Amino acid sequence: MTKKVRVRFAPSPTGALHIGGVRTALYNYLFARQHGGDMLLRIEDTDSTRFVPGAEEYIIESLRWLGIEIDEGIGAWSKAKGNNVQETRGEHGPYRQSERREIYHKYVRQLLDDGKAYIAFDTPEQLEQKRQEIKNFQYDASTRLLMCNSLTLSQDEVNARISNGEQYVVRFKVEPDIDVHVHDLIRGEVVINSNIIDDKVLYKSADDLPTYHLANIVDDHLMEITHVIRGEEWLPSAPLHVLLYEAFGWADSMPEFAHLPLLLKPDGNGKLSKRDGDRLGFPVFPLEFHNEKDGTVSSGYRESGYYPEAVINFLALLGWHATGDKEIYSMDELIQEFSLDRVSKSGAKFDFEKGKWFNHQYLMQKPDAELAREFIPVLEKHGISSSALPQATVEHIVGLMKERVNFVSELWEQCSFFFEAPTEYDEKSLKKRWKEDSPRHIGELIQVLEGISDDDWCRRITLPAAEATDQNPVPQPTETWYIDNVVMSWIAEKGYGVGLVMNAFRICLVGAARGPHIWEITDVLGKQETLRRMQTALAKI
RNA sequence: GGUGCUAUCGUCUAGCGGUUAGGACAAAAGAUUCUCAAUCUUUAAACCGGGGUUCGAUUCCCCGUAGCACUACCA
Repeated sequence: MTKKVRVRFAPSPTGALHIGGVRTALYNYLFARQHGGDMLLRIEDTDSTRFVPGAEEYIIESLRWLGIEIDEGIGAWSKAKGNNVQETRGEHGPYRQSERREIYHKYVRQLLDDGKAYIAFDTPEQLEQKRQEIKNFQYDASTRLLMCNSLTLSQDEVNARISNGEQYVVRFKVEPDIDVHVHDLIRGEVVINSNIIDDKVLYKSADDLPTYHLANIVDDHLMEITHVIRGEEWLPSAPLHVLLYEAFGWADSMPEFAHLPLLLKPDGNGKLSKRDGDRLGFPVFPLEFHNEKDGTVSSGYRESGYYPEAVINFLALLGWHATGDKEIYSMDELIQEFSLDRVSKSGAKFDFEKGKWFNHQYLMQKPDAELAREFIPVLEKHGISSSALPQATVEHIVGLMKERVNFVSELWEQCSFFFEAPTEYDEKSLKKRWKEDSPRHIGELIQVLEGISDDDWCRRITLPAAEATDQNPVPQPTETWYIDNVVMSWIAEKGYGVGLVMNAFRICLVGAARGPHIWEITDVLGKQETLRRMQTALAKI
């Protein structure tokens, strides 16, 4: 029987959760769900100096917003249970490494007793000096006997120093010249010689905490993690981790590794960083984050108007792709189709343009009622009272406009004219569309429109099919507005240019040459407002 | 410097020895429309270089080059 799949997302609470970290969490989640396994969240806070207040809560809130469920560990929750209460769940706790000191003590002791690790007293200054003295200095089998540690000091001396309160670290004793094989689910077999691995610090007495390497291996083992899916930056230390599993005697239950390609800067070179977002004007964090430690504010996808489904979809495809041409995936579809062996090996430049397109796709799928609910606060911000405005009207307007925006927030600039009469007229549009005859046309059109009764204003009619022609052998009856029929007949009768009149008309109502179909606009504005805007335009232009 | 990973249109990618090298984003053009957008159609756009292996390499191997990562008492 194969073991139940268990994966973990193990971020450090050192700031906002980077979008690359979000993708790592997503891939872990997809993998876990697909295999009916567990997704754990563990907080790796072994560096007390880098702790940022609020970061843990931020991570939890981000995952929840994105719909990445946590089965076990910190902030466990699930969509099905509607569980929005922050809680820690599971039998393998605590899930915060800073709370697992006692556990790590035991395993550090074990390594020491087995002669697989040793105590070192070299101060950071001394190490720095060695690095100056010896080119390419590395604390390893070739140098450890030159250093100040339990290999070179007598047992009594070591004990004396420790009881004197001298600070020390525990280093892993890496055996020289062994080819270490790491099996990676994405990259295949990676072989690294142990000579290039240094005697890593596993534990520091200064804060009584292990380093990442020790804590990670111990926790993954104790928490019965079967698959370690993490960023490529960990690949170079994977051999060290293999050696640690072996040193502990856990080689048989060692998890599988999968090292994900990195997210790169959209332009230039290098890893995507926080500053790139500021520089290029797109978020690199899921949620807005106020860093209490350095006082910075980072923008988030949520606050920028992205839908979590769009972010998930976009991120999933940045480094993974199924065989076909499908682009739009729901979370459930991703769970179905995701596979680690289809994760690409090379880093992906983070091109946020496509992210906008994804958001556009999801926005268009949303029901009008939902978009209207999102839009109403925006309207209120612009001083449009929602109480004065029927919900149905907002829904109708949103329905007309949604295919032309990427974000709900863009709706206002696209359709403010529905709610407010234009106060100024777009210069470009005037130049192109407002001609010498326009005032006269509008003046006449006012009279034509005044002749239409309130009842007829919004009425739709069906025009009988036209005569069959070669181009159109089977003409269909067309549905149109009554008002359209009246105005078109008038234009035809007068022999005016349709475009000339209609564009001038549009400028009166919208203030520019854009927007949905003109009769949709008159329909919403109503007769009174339409005529009023025409009069205003005649006076102002 | 050392070690490792990687390499297809501008970007994300499909391809797993024989293809007109496919799709999407972005770009351009056209159709449509009263305008703008959407939509539809079309166009332009790529196998890093050199050696092998092979009847045949984008694909497999080696070298080079480039990019990236790691090289802390950070993760």
